[in-house]
Amino acid sequence: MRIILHVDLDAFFPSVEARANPELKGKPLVVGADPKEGQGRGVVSSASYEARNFGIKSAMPISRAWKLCPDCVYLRPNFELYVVASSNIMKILKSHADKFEQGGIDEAYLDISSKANNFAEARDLARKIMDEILNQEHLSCSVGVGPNKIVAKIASDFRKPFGLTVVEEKDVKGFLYPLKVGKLPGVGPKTERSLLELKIETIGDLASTKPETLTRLFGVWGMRLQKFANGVDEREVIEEYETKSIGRDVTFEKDSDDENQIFAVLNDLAEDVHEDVVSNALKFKTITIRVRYPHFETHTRSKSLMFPTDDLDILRNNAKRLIAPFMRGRKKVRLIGVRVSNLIYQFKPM
DNA sequence: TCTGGGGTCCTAGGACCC
DNA sequence: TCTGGGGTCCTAGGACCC
Repeated sequence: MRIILHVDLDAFFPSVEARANPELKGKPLVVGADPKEGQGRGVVSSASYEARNFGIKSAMPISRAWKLCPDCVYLRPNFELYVVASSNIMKILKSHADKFEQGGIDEAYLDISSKANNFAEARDLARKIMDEILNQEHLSCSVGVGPNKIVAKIASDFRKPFGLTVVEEKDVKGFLYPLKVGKLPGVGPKTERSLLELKIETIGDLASTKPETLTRLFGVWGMRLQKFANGVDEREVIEEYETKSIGRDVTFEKDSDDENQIFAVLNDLAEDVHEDVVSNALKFKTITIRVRYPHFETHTRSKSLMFPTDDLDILRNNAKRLIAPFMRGRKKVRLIGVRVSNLIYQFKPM
């Protein structure tokens, strides 16, 4: 039998900010784009629990956050700071796991099947890990324990902050079925809307929906979701990971139809991407550009080369060629981006 | 309300090869 | 003169996650 932990750091960005600057402790903190007195473009990355009391949430437009709480403390993200904190914590987590998988800057899965003989022992280990992170890093996390990744993940979100939720195999359905279907990872806003139209409101409803209905609507993804809804998830905790693509996007502060500006920004993006490619000893075969117009209509164009390369000029020239047709309409542009994929590792990644 | 920036995965049509 | 089946790659778009 497997025992999986999902560890999720609580309000990670604001918590790290408050740790670095004690004056901020206890204040409503919003990390994200510059609100610019309510005119700012961009979204909330993460809000402290004090700020959440005003209704502010991750991914909310920063302009809306400003309306909800003009007196909150607004901070630009400081990723260097978060990466250091994150890697210290990941080191702690790794030391307690048979297998360890980082699932983002602020979360990780641990397979602890050989470290705990049963869920009671798993609970003790989870508590120990929470205390260790609190004592050594002065940051709080929430932990979910379950027989697989999906149950552990949903459990870690069940009680926050500094919550510990253990769901044994026999309790999985009783735990999942009453939850709102949107709590299931993989059910985003669009899928949730489609499901609600079918009167599928809880995870239990999804579990008892006719498979044909789900296949018709969502294809193979529908079947995967239904397995998740039943608490079935065979995915392993995966130790090592290969990057599949590297890219950069920029949203203009003001929508632009200035060709010189757009090409200059495209060049900068290509250079940044190239730097990442080279420093990771990679080569790429496919180049993709992205254009977003003011009403969020988004297009991509890509080109695969005959051979992998790491040449900056090839990247720049192809990006320029791919984006050129979008410049002709004289329409304003909100965002442009460059991405490379089909990556070749010249050395095995560590 | 008006939507960042870093990614992953899936779909579907078409080209091409055997 | 009408045209299979399987596999893989390319391209564009879309949903989702943190």
